[in-house]
Amino acid sequence: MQSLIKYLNSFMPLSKAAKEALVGICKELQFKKNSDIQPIGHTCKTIYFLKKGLARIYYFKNDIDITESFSFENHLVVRYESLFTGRPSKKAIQVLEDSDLIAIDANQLFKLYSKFPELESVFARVFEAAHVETINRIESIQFHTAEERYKALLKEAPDVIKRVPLKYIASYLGITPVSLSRIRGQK
Amino acid sequence: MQSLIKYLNSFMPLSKAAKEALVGICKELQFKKNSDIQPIGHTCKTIYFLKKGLARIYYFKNDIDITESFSFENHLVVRYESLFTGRPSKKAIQVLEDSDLIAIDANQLFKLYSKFPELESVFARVFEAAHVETINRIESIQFHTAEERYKALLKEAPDVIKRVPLKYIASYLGITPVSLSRIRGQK
DNA sequence: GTAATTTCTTATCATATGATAAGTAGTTCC
DNA sequence: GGAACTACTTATCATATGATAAGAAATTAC
Repeated sequence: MQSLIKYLNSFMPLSKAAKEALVGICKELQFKKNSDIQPIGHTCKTIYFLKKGLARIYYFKNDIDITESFSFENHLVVRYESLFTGRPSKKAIQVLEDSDLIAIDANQLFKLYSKFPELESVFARVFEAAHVETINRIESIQFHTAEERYKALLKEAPDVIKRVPLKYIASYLGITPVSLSRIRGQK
Repeated sequence: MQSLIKYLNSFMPLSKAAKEALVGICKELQFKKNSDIQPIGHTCKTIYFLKKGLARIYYFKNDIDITESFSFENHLVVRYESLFTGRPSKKAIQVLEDSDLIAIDANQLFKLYSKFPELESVFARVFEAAHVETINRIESIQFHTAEERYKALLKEAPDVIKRVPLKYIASYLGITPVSLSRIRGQK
């Protein structure tokens, strides 16, 4: 649990009472490599924190598996578009390695907000940071070639290449696995 | 001011006291067509609400003018990536028609949060909705052709085509003006 | 109202990526 | 440890978009 608290503290220091209330609504979970921790069609009511391991959010577009995002240790995994709208998600969360997660029940969290406004504040900060990342991703997708995006990913998260099958990286970059192979091949 | 209140109320009803506090930190402004209301390099400390008119957020990439987004009447115009990080924005806000805006001073707003948690809540909802839009935009950019994106835009916001120069629409769609012309031309 | 400027279109050629297919390498399963 | 499966690479061909250029249309300025 300490890793989650540390993560939140980096956004905003929390009172002991708030931390304890939060811990009270968290559960620790383990998942085996390649298993879905939330299926497609399920409404997102859980905020996951990845203690150990590696996860991705994915969906199917015309029967093609598309990776929307990767999440690494000590980061959240959330399908925001479902959590914020209350609608079923078209996306699933899958772990790509044996992983340890902390699950925060979102409804219980939102109920704590009135008693602990600092919890609302800290999660607002966390979500804002995710929003900024999403905005930056648009620029990257729209105005860089696939090759530039691949190289940027290598730089930002060199781990990805070692730990994630290339086919998932390809769809994350918005290209086919064949095209990614070609980019890697030339050099 | 009524239009802003109405907008916020659609996310969450607000107490009279909160509304009054909010109105106290707002200013009404007019801008002439094509003028920048916030320049590139300025840190975003203002949340704008577009009462009348039309605006875009844009920046330069290798000397090319890129439109990041359009905003229409009764919606916010915010450079979130600057507001949330406190860093200077590489983007500017420009009105594309004579426009009336309401400017909310962000620092004053954030200070009101402790006295009026409902203001923090309602703006959290507003920002979440913007976040969801951004997530959906990624899917649109990454997995639809320029032609599909253009048609989707026509459907979503038929006004755009009438009110916005095509060159701005082209960069918003992630293509050159020449390419947009071609798409419009074929049919 | 004409000239100057800006915006949009059309054409040509170059190039990056997609689709398909076939082969190689690596992994998993019994 | 061999068979079956999955992941990755390489090759060929088709296509959408970019770059450049030139002209038409629309807008703005005087």
